[in-house]
Amino acid sequence: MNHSRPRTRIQARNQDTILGAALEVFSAQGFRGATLDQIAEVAGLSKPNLLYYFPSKEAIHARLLTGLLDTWLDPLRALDPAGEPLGEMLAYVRRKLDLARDYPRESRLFANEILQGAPRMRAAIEGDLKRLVDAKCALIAGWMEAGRLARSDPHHLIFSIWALTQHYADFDMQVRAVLGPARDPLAEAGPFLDTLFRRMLAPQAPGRSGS
Amino acid sequence: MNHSRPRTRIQARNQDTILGAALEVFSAQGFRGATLDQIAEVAGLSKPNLLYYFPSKEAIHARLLTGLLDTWLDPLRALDPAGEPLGEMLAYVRRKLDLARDYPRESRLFANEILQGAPRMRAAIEGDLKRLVDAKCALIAGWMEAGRLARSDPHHLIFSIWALTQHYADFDMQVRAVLGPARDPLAEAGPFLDTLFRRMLAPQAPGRSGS
DNA sequence: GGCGGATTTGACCGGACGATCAGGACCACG
DNA sequence: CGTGGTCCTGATCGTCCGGTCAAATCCGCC
Repeated sequence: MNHSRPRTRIQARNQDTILGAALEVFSAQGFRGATLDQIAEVAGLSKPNLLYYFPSKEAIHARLLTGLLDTWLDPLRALDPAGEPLGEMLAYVRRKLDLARDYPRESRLFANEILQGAPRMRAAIEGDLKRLVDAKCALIAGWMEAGRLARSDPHHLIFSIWALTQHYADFDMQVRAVLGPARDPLAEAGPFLDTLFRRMLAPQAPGRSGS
Repeated sequence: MNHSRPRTRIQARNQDTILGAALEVFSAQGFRGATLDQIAEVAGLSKPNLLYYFPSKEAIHARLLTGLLDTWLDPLRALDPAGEPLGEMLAYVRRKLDLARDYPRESRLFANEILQGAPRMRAAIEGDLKRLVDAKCALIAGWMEAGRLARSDPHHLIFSIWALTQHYADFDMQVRAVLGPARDPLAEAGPFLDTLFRRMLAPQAPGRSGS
């Protein structure tokens, strides 16, 4: 009965299958819009079988969310105080954009949750997330103080990185519709964001400019 | 029976009331998550009365969406070919941010719709929106060609403006949680975005730099 | 004040959905 | 080959929800 520690091989396989299907459906339809029947359909299992492995729809959703935040914050954690400031920031943008490209469903699941006011993540956001962001903002502020990055508000700087990278996952449909079928949004976003944050963050003195 | 052209005073009042309540509920819960009972509750009307003024839940939602796109695109339309390029772009950012501040529910309604793949707006996005964006991108490209704006991809530039401004409405909960209760996200966003786009867009040659 | 359409509502319908349960199939192990 | 636990499912329950309807109420107008 212990669902958090799969014991048998079948349990491990089916729980993974269910979580995968649930991610697919929840990210596309939102919590309320998703139904157990759809998830069961995608998973190739019967609805009662889903509820054999998870106690409720809510529980499946909760499991997805808790697994999510860590993955989502890893790139920020990797910001290295010992590194070269501009390079570190651009690498962070790069990693965040890679996440948006490789895990768009996770991004949309997260976006759905925040949009609804984060009823099931509030604690994590006000706790772990805020602490980590505050710490990294202090680091960034230090870099700016030392003249190694152009000055701006570190918190809003981080928001801007989140907004710009996640936009390509969350608003994928709009981006593709506007760009047309011939262009690859995620491929173009890399150089664009590199340029943007280079201009935003490069210290004032030197005369470098990326084309 | 003609609901699109309210004739009596009562019709006008109640339709407005319903649309206001529906905006409140749809933007907070998404289409599937919202119920007619909730909307009726907020509107202070009975559920059957809602359906006296609108033929279905779908119809209420559709009406909100069609009214939305125009408002949402007005700031972009106002981009003036005869104006000073950098000033025009910064004014556009400002207007878009004002929209996010004054109409966060509309922004979230829109975000919800796009997140789900825009099942009810696809046509408008691939039509009107794409055309307008393409036209304005040509204008911006011209400015860049003339050396009056720093070079970058105009489409992605517009995406970045959308992403950065709407982020403050759509992810409001997260932004506030991270900044803490003492700070005003929308007030700080103005100067921040002004700085960001100034650095991003200011032409290379001249020696002006905003503080 | 009373007539006719506009407005409002309580009661209800049918389908969808999350969840339960009893029982059957499967499988590891002796 | 039997036994006990794991795994799976058809049938079903109770609730919610969008939508309908007949009847009551309201309101402008003569």
